[in-house]
Amino acid sequence: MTQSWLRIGEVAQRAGVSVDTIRYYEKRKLLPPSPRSEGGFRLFAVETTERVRFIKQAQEMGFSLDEIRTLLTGGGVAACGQMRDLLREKLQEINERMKGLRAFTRMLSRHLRACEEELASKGTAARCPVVIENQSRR
Amino acid sequence: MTQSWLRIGEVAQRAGVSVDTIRYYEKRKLLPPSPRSEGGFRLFAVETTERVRFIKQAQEMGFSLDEIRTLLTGGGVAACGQMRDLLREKLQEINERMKGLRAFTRMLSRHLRACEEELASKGTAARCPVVIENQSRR
DNA sequence: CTTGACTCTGGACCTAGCTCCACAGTGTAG
DNA sequence: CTACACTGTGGAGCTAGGTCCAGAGTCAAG
Repeated sequence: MTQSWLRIGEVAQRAGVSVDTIRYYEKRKLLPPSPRSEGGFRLFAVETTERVRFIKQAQEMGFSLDEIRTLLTGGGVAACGQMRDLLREKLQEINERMKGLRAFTRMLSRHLRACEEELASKGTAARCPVVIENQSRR
Repeated sequence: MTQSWLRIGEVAQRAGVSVDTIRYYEKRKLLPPSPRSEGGFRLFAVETTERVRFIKQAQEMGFSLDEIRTLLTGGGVAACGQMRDLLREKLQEINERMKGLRAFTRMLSRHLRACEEELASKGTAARCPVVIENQSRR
């Protein structure tokens, strides 16, 4: 079982974050306290990279670090029932968010069409219907 | 043309934000400087409420206040072409985000099923497969 | 053994987006 | 006219999520 460890800089680079971020995640308990080398350097398993990426992805999806920690650790209580409830809740949230995004997309698309029509009919630097619609309702 | 103005508290309440937030938005140029009463109170048109709600909605969709200002004002240059490019870019972004959310949903759903199976087979407080999968990769 | 690149800790600092506060003036109901 | 809620300004403070130091130790190459 040849376990080859990575040092913090290596993990950071592979995951595309800074070493400070890794240390910060450890402090925030998103990463378990790592074993250390003789000299006190943190040692990470290669899979840590994946975990950091997961965190980043979840973050982009709009989860806070606290929520992500809960996802990762089951809130300190590894009871399956709890985790199930949490997951259901999160899935529900994502659904809402997607609905919102779709509606928003429709609105922006309408604006976009208006823009394009304006440009097609009048040339190049015409009054912008988006701005007018949003800005000048007095 | 009976224009009836609202004072800041009224707008805040209708839009579901605090008065501080309204003043903050004004400072950040998300709202135009409002006319004032004799005594110096800000006066808002009723439509301001809508605008504030738009801001909040856009924010939930993940836009920063700076981006929202750009959406609302055309970046200071009300040229239609610019606005069009901006909208296209934003729509693109939203699309990416939705893709991400869908993938994330699939992953969480897998976890959820694992949870449910565990519960079904073993009763109530079993080892949680989610936690195990995420936490104990050494 | 000496470099030079990494890493350690603790703490200060940063941006976004508010939120709170003190102190002073405004507006309106009774 | 008096109360009392509301609003004004300027500025400090707060949370999230990092980022950046200084000063000291570690480690691999030559």
